[in-house]
Amino acid sequence: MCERLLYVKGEFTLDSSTVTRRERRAEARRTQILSAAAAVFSRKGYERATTREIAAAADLAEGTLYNYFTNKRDLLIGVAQNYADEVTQAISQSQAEDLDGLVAQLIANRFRHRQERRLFMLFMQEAHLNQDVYQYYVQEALARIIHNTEQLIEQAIEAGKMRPVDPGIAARTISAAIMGFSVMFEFSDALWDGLKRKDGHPITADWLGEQVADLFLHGLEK
Amino acid sequence: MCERLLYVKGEFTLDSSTVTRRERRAEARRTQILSAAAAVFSRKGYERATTREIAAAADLAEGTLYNYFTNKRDLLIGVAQNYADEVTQAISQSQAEDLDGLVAQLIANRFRHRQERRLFMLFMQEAHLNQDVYQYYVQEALARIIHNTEQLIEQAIEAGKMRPVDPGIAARTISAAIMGFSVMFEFSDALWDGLKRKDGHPITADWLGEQVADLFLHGLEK
Amino acid sequence: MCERLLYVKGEFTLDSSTVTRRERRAEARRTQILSAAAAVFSRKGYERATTREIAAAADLAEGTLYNYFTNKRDLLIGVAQNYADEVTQAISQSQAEDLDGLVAQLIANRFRHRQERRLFMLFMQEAHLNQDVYQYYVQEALARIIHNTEQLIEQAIEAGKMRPVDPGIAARTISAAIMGFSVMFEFSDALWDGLKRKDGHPITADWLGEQVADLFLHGLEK
Amino acid sequence: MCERLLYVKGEFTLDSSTVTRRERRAEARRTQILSAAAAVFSRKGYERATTREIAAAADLAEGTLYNYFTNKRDLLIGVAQNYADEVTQAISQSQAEDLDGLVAQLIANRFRHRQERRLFMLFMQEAHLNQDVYQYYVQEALARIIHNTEQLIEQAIEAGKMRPVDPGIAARTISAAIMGFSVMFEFSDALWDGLKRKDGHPITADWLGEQVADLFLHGLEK
DNA sequence: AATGAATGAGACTTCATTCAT
DNA sequence: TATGAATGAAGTCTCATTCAT
Repeated sequence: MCERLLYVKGEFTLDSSTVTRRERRAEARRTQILSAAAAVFSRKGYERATTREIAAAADLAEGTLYNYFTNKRDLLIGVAQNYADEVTQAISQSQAEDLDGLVAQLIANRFRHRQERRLFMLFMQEAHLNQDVYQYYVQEALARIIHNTEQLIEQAIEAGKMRPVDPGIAARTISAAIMGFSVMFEFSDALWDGLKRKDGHPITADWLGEQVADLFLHGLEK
Repeated sequence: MCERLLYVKGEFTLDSSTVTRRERRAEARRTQILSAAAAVFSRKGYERATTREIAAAADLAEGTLYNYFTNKRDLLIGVAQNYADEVTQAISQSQAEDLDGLVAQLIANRFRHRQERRLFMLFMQEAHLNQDVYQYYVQEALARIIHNTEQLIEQAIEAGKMRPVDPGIAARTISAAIMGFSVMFEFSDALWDGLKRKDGHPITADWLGEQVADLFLHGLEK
Repeated sequence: MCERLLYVKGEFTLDSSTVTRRERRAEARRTQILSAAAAVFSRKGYERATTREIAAAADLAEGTLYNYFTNKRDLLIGVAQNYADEVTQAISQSQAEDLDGLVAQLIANRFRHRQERRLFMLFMQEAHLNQDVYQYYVQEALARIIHNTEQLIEQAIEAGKMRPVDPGIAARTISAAIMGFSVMFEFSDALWDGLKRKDGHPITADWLGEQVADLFLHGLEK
Repeated sequence: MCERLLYVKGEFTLDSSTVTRRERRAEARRTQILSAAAAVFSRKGYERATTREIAAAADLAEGTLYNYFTNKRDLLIGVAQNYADEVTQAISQSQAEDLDGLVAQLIANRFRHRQERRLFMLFMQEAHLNQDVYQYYVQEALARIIHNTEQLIEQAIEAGKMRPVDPGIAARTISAAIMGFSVMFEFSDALWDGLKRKDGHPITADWLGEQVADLFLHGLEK
């Protein structure tokens, strides 16, 4: 196998990039497959999604999937893991200056895209039936989101910006509202039809965020 | 078909009351089947539920299901319809005296049972793929719940009990939170673990309802 | 379900033959399928036999096989069980008067048909990989054959017809020879080609039986 | 292909000895692969053995197998050929002085190792479906063993050591017993359990050989 | 109307073989 | 020549639906 012997910087060496190139290729394939799987799963749900369709979406033969994932369920786990990673990363990067910004950001940042919202619902369903999805998605991602929100609220209370509500309840209520909105957004036509602004302006995401943030900050009562 | 031929009062006759009895019988069968289907669907999801399992749960043969429903999907639609009816009925009966009671009731009354929560999630998933489920569940039930909540809030505002928030936004936010909680309850272990009461008492549903109602009424801000 | 109500011998009764007929039908199907499976397995071996081919041989749809057997392996077990039953039955019925007849019968009666010989080899192969085949075929059938032969030899020794050889060894040697012959018969062309009778007569099964019996009875040595 | 260009004694040259070395190398590879294939085939059978597993056992990549053998079946033929060669060689070297030794050697020398016994059964199965296996194994090896045994018996008869039995029958009966024993050995537990020595000593291969030889030499009859 | 055996389309998965590197 | 990722044909098995009883 002489191809691997390279004369680099004055000495012969075993070209490490050979290994790396293959590894990079494999990693690219995994990503390619998971991306296709995420798309099909979010569109069809787990059971209705077929490996044939996922393979087609990834522009690969069906058998190739099984060089990277042991079975269909493993694909779902992979998607869940990927997604949990993204969420975790997004959390660690988020920074909010003031209270309004904090709540608005919480409302706005989660489940922004249709695929994310669909996957959220998918994982919720599958978590019952799959230990790994439960672990990777619910425990790692959702629990982390809630915990993170809880800490932000605690800090706000300590800083005297919020009244001393129970941070656990508050964090869970806000998270629940976000999750619920993400479900509702999927059915915009029916569930948002009745909504109208008093000032007659069209409804925008920003206005929505403001309104909800206002509600959570100041409450309903006069 | 011997049921039609009755020996009554000394002569054979085509009993006209048979039709009515048969109709009642048929209605009872439908109910029996839908109840079984709801149980199995909520436990397994639509695709994983098998007609065999539903038939077994209904204590009937598989073939019998097809005397009352044209196919498996029709069963789901039936369950959605049934459920939408129940929700509608529940709404029309609900009455709340004061503001605290209103919010607490909203929080507490929806998705109280595991099966309801699961069916909610199921319908959400299936609504994408099924026009009928969308219509019967999302449009008829969910939209009605939101609309109803909106009206209650409007009345509270008019009565001067609430500050003049946008009732549409408020109703949807509360509904979203309820939906989100119903999802969260399914994953109690992981998502409720961190929660602790300051006074050290154990967490109860009532306390939770109070806390969330307080949050929605008075807001986060000091 | 009025069809089941029969007026028999002066009273109404739940027709028990309804159950029986169905059971008979089911038993017939099992037999039909096992017969087809035995034929295909003996021709192709376990792995090369396809459920499609077995179903075709049984003149049934592929799916129907699975109403009677849980999987392909279960079919093999069924065939092995069936075969073991036959062998056991055959043993319990066999009777031999004198020593020559005994040995000749042992030689002649086992593995007479091609399918039996093939199945014997098949079970031998599969017994390594399948606990059930091992149990049903090797333990129940083969061990029983050997044990039975051992007893016949013991009786012959006690009756003074045989010299006091070890009955266990003798029974196993004869059984081994029978097994070996059954394998050889499969390759008649190559392995029997060289064989010629001194008297020029053609080779027959009877002559063969006689010769082998003579060998086992009187030995090689002068 | 850098292997062909050699820098020898001051100049680049197409080394003519390379061909020989390459041939030796290729032969070594073939042996290495066949050895691995024999091991895997004997353990799993032909169909259940995978090229992946054979390649792993040979410490090579799957693709490499196809540089030396055209397909999986060709591997089986190679193993059969190899084995037939070994048998032929073993026969030509075997020498027995007296009658007891002859029979004992026949009994003892074939199928001594588990792998040999398994391969024997494998080839028997596959010979039906594969002309080449039939030719190489059955015709070349088995027929040769029988023929060789036949000759030895003929010599013994001519030398007056054996009574004038039919040598063809005798050779085939002994061979059949050996084959049968080789099958039985695979199922030692069930088929050897009942066996006990009168003198109470444990059962050994030597004692077994003696007993069987005695049986074949002196027969059963008193 | 009730039954449940029969059906066969279609799903997931394996694996011998090819081929670019 | 060696590699192993890619391929896709083919296998087993499930399950919604039909239909004779």
